[in-house]
Amino acid sequence: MGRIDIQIMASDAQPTPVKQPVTLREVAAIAGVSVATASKALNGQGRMTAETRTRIRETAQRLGFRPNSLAQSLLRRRSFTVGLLTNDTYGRFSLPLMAGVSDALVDAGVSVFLCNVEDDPRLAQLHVDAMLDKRVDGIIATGKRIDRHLPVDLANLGIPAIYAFTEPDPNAIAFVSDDAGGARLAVEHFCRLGRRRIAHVSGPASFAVVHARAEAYREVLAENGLPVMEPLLGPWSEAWGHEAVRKLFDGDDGTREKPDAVFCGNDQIARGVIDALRERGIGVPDEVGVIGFDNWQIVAEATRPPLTSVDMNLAALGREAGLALLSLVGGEPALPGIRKLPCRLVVRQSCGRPPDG
Amino acid sequence: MGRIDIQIMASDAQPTPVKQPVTLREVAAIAGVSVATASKALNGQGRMTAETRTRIRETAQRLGFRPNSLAQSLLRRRSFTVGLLTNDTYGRFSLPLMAGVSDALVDAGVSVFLCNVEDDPRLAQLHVDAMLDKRVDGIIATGKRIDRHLPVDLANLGIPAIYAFTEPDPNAIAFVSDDAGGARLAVEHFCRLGRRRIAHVSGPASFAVVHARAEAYREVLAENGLPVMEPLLGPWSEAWGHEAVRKLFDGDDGTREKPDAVFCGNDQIARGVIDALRERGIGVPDEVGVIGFDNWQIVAEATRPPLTSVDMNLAALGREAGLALLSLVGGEPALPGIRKLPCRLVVRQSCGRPPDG
DNA sequence: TCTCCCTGAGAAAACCTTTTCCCAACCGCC
DNA sequence: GGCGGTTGGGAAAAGGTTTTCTCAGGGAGA
Repeated sequence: MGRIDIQIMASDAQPTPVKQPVTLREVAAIAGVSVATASKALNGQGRMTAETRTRIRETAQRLGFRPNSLAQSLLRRRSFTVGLLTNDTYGRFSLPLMAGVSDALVDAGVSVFLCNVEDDPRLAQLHVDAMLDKRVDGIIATGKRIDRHLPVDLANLGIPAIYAFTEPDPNAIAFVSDDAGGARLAVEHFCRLGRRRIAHVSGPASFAVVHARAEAYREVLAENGLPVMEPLLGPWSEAWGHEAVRKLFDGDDGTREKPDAVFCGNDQIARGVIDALRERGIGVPDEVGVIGFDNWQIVAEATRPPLTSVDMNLAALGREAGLALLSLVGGEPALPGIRKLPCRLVVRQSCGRPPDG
Repeated sequence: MGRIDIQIMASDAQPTPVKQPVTLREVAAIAGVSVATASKALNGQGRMTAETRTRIRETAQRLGFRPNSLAQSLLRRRSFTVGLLTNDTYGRFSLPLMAGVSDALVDAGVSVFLCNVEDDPRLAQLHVDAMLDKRVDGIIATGKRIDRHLPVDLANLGIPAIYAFTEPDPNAIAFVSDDAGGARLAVEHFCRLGRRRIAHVSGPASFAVVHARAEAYREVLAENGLPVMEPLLGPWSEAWGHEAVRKLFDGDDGTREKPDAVFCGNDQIARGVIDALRERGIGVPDEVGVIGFDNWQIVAEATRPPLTSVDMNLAALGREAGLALLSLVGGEPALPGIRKLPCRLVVRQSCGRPPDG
């Protein structure tokens, strides 16, 4: 794509001048001590009179001295930066996750490099090389699918790697959502509400989470002695929600019992299901309860009625991943393996109140 | 929030060992030359026999040598990193923008620090201080609103700053979308299609873009000799789209002419408008055309019919911001001011075909 | 008064790379 | 053989900080 036309409204002022940061050497010279003493004064190390220490500190303060992190990193062999790889350009999943990572690390003084690798191996390698050159302390890999690998190998980089919401290398540490647990939350909630015929409309069979959730769905129904209806699989779209309702509720024989609850694989499908039910004059939640997945707030709150949905706690997942990387970087040992974080059910109005409530 | 329960599935393998990167000194020693010669060999500088150069290069290759970017940065007084500040946790606007920034910079070897500052001045200052310590070459500020300032002052940091899709400091360089131009695209498109009574349903009056778009709407109608209907302002929600349709189409006197087109302030409102029209049996686009704003793909493609919408070209905006920062960092002068980037109309099926088509 | 120890602070090395300057050897030419 | 020029390569400083080692001076005890 070429450059695009730009309409400029120039102001008449000058841009900010670029000034050189003040160095420890200057602070030391002005305070009348050596750089060694100045360094120790500012870091609370070494021995010196209290007067000397405060004089140096005040000088540094007055000059606005900030230690050069590059020099410190060089010496300490630790850059206090990490790389965050993602292929989720759209960001519905990765942005909360990234925010969680950033939150967990900023207080430790660690900054996060954002690496958008798309699904392009060349781009991914470019970013990984840049991270290696910049001597990041570790790497977090994240993606838009829990069962797909990023297009790059992070196994033998010589620095710790953590996977979050993406397919890990073997022997790596990974954090993922507990999709089966999340599905259990939803279906058990329906059971508690007294729903007896609970359907499941989900995404494509090529997604691992679809099977994990469907399996949990079957288990919970079996545990509660309820009939299992074979899950309907299709695209992750509103349109599929509409079509699924057609399949479930427009049965031509008329004799088949209709569902009184639909557990959907994501919020878009749920949105389609709710709209399709309303168009048929079927009351939600009175006649049919609906629960979605992802708790995509802007969608869940726009459905009529607002959608109950399973939240994968992605920000918390990002935070855990950040903390785990931190401890790995700190040299603490950690067992490889996959950590599943629990989901939570966000109850709104599409699933109905308990019978006793 | 406390730590959450984690279900672990440990594997039995060992985590990857951490190995020290190889330095130029080691390469030089093994190749039997001095570090100076090794450096020059790898950078194509200096004079030496071709044999020496290739021997050094092969040694470096074999050892997997990667120059330490921290040391280079220290020397060059340039870190090849920039900070990207955002307060858009949700990311609908900032993620495409960030991807654009990253794209523009990665090829120049510049990496991007992601700083999620929420709307918290303390957090923002924390991140800015970290960026200063890490000696970023520049800062890009971005947000979720074009008319709100980030909770931190970037004016006298001593490094270049660029604003993208957020309110700039005076005398700064900023890139924003041309909202008036975008609105013109939409309304002029309706005019070309022969629509005569074009309504405008937009967001809250507290948003600057609402006024910019409404003004352009009025201008285009005036230029085309069409009646101006006072824009309806409300929240940025589907529900408001429904209510606006009620106001526009359920007029009690029955004599008032109904709109044959609705230009909406965002895609969620447009979605509400389309749904409400369908519920009234009003055909879209045959009887009423609808155009949205933001081109939020997942919403625009899920409306029935798919929504024509104004795209703000946020990825391109991010790319321009990245390139501008790069040239500023390179020392090239640039006039302060606000650069407006054109929007583009993404035509789907909600606005109708031209009369002759 | 001499020695020992402690205090306060500085010198210098280290981290890793780039770049400028310098030097030794060699060549050809007169 | 002396000389200027070229060629191949090295020494050292620079960038900013931390840390270890060293040292001068002073007080106290013998």
